[in-house]
Amino acid sequence: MFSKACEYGIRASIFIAEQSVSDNKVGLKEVANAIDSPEAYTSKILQQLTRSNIIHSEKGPNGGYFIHNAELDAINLSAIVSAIDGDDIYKGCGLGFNNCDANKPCSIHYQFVKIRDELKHMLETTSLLTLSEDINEGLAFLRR
Amino acid sequence: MFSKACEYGIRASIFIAEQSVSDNKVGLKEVANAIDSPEAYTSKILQQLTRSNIIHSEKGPNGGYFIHNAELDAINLSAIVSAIDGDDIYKGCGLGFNNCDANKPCSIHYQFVKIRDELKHMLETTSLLTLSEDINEGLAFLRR
DNA sequence: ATAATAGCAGACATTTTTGTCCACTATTAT
DNA sequence: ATAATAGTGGACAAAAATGTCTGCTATTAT
Repeated sequence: MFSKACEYGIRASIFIAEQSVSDNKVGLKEVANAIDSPEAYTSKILQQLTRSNIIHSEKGPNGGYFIHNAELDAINLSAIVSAIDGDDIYKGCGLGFNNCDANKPCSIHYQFVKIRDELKHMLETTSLLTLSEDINEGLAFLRR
Repeated sequence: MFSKACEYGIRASIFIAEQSVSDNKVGLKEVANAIDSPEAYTSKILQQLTRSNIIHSEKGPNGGYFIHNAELDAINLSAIVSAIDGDDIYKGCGLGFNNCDANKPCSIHYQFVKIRDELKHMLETTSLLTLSEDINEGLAFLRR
């Protein structure tokens, strides 16, 4: 469904969100350990999220990644997914055509669009705030 | 969503289904041309579908690929997808964990399972017969 | 029997995704 | 100022997905 990079990106964002609630900045090592991901690769993904202004970073000692508390409930999964995987998952054709639409639909167009729209809606209505609360309350987990 | 191989596999199956309705066997070249896919790669995918007993093949002159007419409405998309992509799309975790379930859910487990189940249901209830009818009636297309 | 057709199997090549390494810059504490 | 910390950027490496080629086997028509 999502690329590996995107999966790491979502996990990392949730962890950083959860830490940001208590105003903690977290370092790369800490993130990679918390979400069980390869450190150097995770670094690349955090850079993408930083450039997309979803998370923020500070260099130097006591530096690290964080999210502005005020933005926590405005950041939803769709922002993270499109920052990393682009919007193929919202716009793409189920059979891989790049010019499939209602005017000239592929064989599974309507069936597919329905699912895709539901996925889109889910991603757009699930915020980092909610997800980080689940983590805090022990209702969900970011590593195994 | 699906791999490229799977997209080709679905398109090819629909084309072969549509031709099988009029008892036509179709050769590799014909399939690749009909669905606008690389010939040699398509060959590999048709072999997978043949081994999975979804489509059938006959060698020699007048040979080619075909589907038994009686099976047409029993073959649904889910069989094709799992033959090529496996069942990750039905069972896999949205965040890539391989032991995520209701007992120890990842952060997006419930949201994700809902979408995944709808996708599964869609794939299980969409048959090659229906899809090939759409093609025959000019309601849908297999290439651009 | 032989030639032509058509799918099969395995090796190979290319591209994309995933993952690593290292030198560099910015920041902070001393 | 300097040393230690922490993110950045670019080059590189490994693995997986996509795509190609070539020779083989099975079938049919003549």
